[in-house]
Amino acid sequence: MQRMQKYDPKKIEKKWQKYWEKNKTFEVKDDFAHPEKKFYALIEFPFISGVGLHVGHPRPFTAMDVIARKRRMEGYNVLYPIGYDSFGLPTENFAIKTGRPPQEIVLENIANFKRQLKSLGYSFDWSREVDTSDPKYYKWTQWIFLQFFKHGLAYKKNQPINWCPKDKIGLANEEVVNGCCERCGTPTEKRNKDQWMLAITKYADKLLDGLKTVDYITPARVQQENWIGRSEGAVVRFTVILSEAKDPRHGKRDSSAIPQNDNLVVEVFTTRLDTIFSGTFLVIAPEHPLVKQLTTPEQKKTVEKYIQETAQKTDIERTAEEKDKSGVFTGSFALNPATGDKMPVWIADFVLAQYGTGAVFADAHDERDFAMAKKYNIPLRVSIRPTDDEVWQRVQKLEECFPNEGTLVNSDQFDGLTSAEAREKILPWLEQKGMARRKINFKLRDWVFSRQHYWGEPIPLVYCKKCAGWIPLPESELPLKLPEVKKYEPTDTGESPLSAMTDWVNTTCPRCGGPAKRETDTMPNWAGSSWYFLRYCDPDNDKEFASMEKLKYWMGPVIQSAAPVILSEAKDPLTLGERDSSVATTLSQNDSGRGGVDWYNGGMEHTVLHLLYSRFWNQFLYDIGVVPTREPYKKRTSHGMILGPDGEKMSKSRGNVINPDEMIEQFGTDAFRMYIGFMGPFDQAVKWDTNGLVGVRRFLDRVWSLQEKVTDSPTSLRAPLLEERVQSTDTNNPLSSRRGTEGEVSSSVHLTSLLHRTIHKVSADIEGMRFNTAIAALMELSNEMMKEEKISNFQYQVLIQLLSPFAPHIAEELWEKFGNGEMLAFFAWPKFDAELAKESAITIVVQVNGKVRDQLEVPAEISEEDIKAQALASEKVQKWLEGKEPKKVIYVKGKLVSVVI
RNA sequence: GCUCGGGUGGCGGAAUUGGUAUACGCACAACACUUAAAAUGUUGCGCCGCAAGGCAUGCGGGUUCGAGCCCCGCCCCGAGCACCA
Repeated sequence: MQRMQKYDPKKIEKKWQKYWEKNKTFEVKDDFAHPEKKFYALIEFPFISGVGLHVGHPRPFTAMDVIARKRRMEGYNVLYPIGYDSFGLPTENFAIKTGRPPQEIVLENIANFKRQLKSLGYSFDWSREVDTSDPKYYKWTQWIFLQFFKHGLAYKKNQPINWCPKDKIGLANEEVVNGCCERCGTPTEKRNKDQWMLAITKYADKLLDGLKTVDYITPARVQQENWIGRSEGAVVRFTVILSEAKDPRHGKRDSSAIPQNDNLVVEVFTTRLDTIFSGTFLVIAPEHPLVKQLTTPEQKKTVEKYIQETAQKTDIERTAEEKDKSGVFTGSFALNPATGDKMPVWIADFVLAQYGTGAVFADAHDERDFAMAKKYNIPLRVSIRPTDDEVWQRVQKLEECFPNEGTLVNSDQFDGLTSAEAREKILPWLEQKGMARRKINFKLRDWVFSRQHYWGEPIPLVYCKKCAGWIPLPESELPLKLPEVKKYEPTDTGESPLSAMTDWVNTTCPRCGGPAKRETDTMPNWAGSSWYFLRYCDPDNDKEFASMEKLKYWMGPVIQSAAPVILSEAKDPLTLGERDSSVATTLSQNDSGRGGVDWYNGGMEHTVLHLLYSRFWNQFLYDIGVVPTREPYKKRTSHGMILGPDGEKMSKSRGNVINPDEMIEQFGTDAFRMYIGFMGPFDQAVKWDTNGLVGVRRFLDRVWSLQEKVTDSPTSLRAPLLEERVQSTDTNNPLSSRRGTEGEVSSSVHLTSLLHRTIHKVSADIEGMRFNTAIAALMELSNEMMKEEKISNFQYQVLIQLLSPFAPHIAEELWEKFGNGEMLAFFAWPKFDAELAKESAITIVVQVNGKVRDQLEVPAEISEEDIKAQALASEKVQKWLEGKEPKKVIYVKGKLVSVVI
């Protein structure tokens, strides 16, 4: 045998990357092939900046690449696309700094990203790249916006918005983190501005309900639920007594006397209607619209001062002083519709203007209200009794606040009811009097959709004075391209730099032909990323954003779950019993709107914003009939962060940034990819450790050197045709089950068994994203092979096949070396054979009183009686028995015998 | 404060979900090869103990023949939400 060449990753990796590029290996060949076995794998496309890929990107990209590659070998028609999110602040800031057009910068940055991505050997379909700042792409982003506008879901509103004084940009609530700008960390202020809004709140229920139909990892689902924040309760009306002197009912306790059509009413949202009888005062937000009307002349000065003070505070300051419940009395009173008592109306900034009705009724059963009442000596009344008598003693004396549910007291006819019962009875009672109505409230607020920046999609609307409103551009005029400007800076007045472009701004109204002005705000960064997964299905279409046929195919409802367990174990009578291909067909017919991207992996940081926004867009597009599925993604998983070697988040300022280019240069792409998978559990944060990379590189060297142990001639394996792989239950797969064993030489039964157990483990672990244990299993297999004198061609090739999703270059090279004409990337994934995986001899552990005392090597088929007898006969066990009779002997099949004395 | 995760050797981490705790890798040590080093290979490697054996999965209890895993009560770390009525 000629001397083996050394493993040289640089040479072979470049070779295969060139080959894949030249042959367009991973481009989808047929958009409609065997729909029951298609797979759409999606990663979050990178947000473009000048720094290029950091080491965090390869984690999700490699993970999905491994899954995509395995699925291809299993015969799936796989779509694994890539694109670039290129509108946004990093590029704009760079343009401002250098004075160069962002369009140019984007092209350079994309070229760099692309070079890096290619060097990582990803099996992307490079023919489907999308770029959100390309007019061919944003034409359709604008088109979708027009549909929102035409359906009344995009509207302009003057309202206080979150303003970042550094970025000079209006922010959606979702983009404000702890009162600071999400991007730059500057505390945000409130500013009043006309803003385009998208009515995402109209979809609150649908967005919540949709979560029940998708397979998201729990934290992602829970975060979405919390963000939408649905709560059931009631809106209660509190009639205001403008002047105490004029009110004849003063001091009376007769709720029936409350007039029905009093025109000054404070509405309050509550989830605790059971506490209504303890309501002794009202508190409204400083921004409440009725503040002026409610403030009496005597209180005017104090109230104005308080409001001014709170307006000056930033959101962090307002929430920082958590415990101190400052407030001010308006001078007015309102009537409690349940008790008829008069309640002073206060203003306090712990009440949020944006939530509920911006007003609360305050009582002894809420910590904040309780604290405020104590501070200002406002009378309190207890109406909920806890079960614990000791607590009740203290609560009655008003020494302690009891905010939980209990039994009603001091509540007239409702005394004795539980909180839950009381809510159901009190609501109709108040409803009848016209003082309350059922209400479901959401935390979710409408989405501020305009930005005062240059580098974003222009909003395709003009304002026409004559038509008295905003007029959409005809769809035929899209895309409305960004004009070239000289300066990219946002202005202090909060206007976009586009507003200085008078040529561009002044236009004619598409409706009346008269003079009109263009909207100069642009769309937020989230716009382009809210629908890119749809464009991948049909990226070059210039008639529509994607054809329905292609969307139906790629986003289709077919559930090809990696774990068919879910379907087969379902109690659903429809699926019980028979699980054949007709199930999929049945689903697609009966369950319209079902489906989505098969598997979407992305960062936890996007589970609220991006995921919610894109679900909203997709649901809207479904409702207007242009996409086939209600939800955009069937399955969502998330990766943990990669931390610097010091265990801290990687950042330039800390100097702990790892550059993937350098790692690849030093260890090779395959080793880098393997280390990314091996470094730790996929969903958890892990520290970077270059030593670990050394370990996987050693493993690859060993796999390479194992070829010397292969002595028999290659079993010329014919690649199964695509059709053969699609029918995966084949008898035709040359590598499946026993057929492969013909090629075996001297190897032990043990190795064959291990080989099959490894096939099983690696297959299951890849689907479960347990890449670390999959790789550990491959290492174990190769360690066993190292111990053998010789291994068979067949065994070696199975190892290479299992390795190939992780380390595709070395695998393809070895595959070629061993005389296989076909691409390994499309060769059949090895088949697991349960029979061959069985070991002939097994180790049974013998425990005495729960402690391991002996181990027995026995034939796998040993009977229960035999093994029990053998265990009791064991010398070591006898020693522990000390002549006594065992009380009980337990046998766990194939595992252990437990002797109890 | 609330909601999710998590706590296992010197380190990253395994453990088929109640059945041999510490797989795999790193680091370390000894040996082989080498003039030497690197690389590679072999062996060892939780703690105490000469051994028999004992003790170990954040802490304290419990259930069980048997608990890293289940139950009760705490402590610590990470992520998200946070005056949401």
